[in-house]
Amino acid sequence: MDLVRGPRSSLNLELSVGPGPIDVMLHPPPYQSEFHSNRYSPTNNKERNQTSVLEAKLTKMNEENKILSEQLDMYYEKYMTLKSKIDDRTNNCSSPTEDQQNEASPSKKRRTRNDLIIKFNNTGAERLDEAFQNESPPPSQEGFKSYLEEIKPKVTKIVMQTDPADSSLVVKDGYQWRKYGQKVTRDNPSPRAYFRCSFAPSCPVKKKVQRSAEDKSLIVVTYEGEHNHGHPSTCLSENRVLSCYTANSTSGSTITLDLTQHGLKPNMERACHEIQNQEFQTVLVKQMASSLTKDPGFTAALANAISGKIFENFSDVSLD
DNA sequence: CGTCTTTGACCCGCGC
DNA sequence: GCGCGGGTCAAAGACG
Repeated sequence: MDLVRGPRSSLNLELSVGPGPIDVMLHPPPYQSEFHSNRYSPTNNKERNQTSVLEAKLTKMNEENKILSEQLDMYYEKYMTLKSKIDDRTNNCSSPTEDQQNEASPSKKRRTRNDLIIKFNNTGAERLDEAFQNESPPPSQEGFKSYLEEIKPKVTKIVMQTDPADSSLVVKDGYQWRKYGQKVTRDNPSPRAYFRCSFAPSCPVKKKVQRSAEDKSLIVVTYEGEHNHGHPSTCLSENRVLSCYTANSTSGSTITLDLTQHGLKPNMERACHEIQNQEFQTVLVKQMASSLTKDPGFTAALANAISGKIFENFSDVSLD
């Protein structure tokens, strides 16, 4: 789960961030090794001056890169420290016994009740989170353990803004769904619709769609399981996603937290599950990429770094 | 005609 | 054991 940084050695772009040397980017300098080789011999003073200017810029960029790398290392260390603390806490608080592991089959009712919440953004999600938390009492330690043991399929809840006048429970998320049931539940006068993914016959994913009891303009979509096929459409949704919270995922590396331990604040719980949630990670990466690419300084620096890398590689090849 | 939606019946787990 | 409630099935109808 190295979201913050991937393998450090392979992802070192040596970026130069700051006032972008766009002229350098547009007219990339000769690769660095060439400055120190005998093969590079400027023929006049003008070229010599340009070379020294470029060399100075390169030196400055290298210094900036060094500073940024050190800062990155510092943040990475802090991240790893926090991560190890979370892992320690996880191992201490949630080590189910063999009997507990051999408990009876999962109860779907309890699974739904113990859904965890991830705050997706701040636009309206806060209110929903509060409503959802008030609805569900804080899970006891036993309840949370059994919750962790019981659930198998990935459960994701999404709240969408729709027209309250529109009574249909159709949510366009790009996948193809087949409705197989509808039921009026006790806690909500609005009917709950049950859908199965019909894009692939063997796809195990189901979804439940129901209007929020508190706000009719909101539709709560609960996805269970993971698609065993690609996304049939690049269109994610025509509706506005207000918030997203998810329950535990399938097998694999999971973070287990004892929510009854008071030392762990709800924000921390949320943060841990945010990190754990693969979909959230994808969205986060997209948002980061989007905000970074909007920054002209970053794009210039990135282009500069990439061009520098290309020339460096070219240098290595040509010297070989 | 094939696919999808509707809807009542049925199944199953849970609490009492 | 019984009732309740959520989830699923499947027949019938609608629709393109």
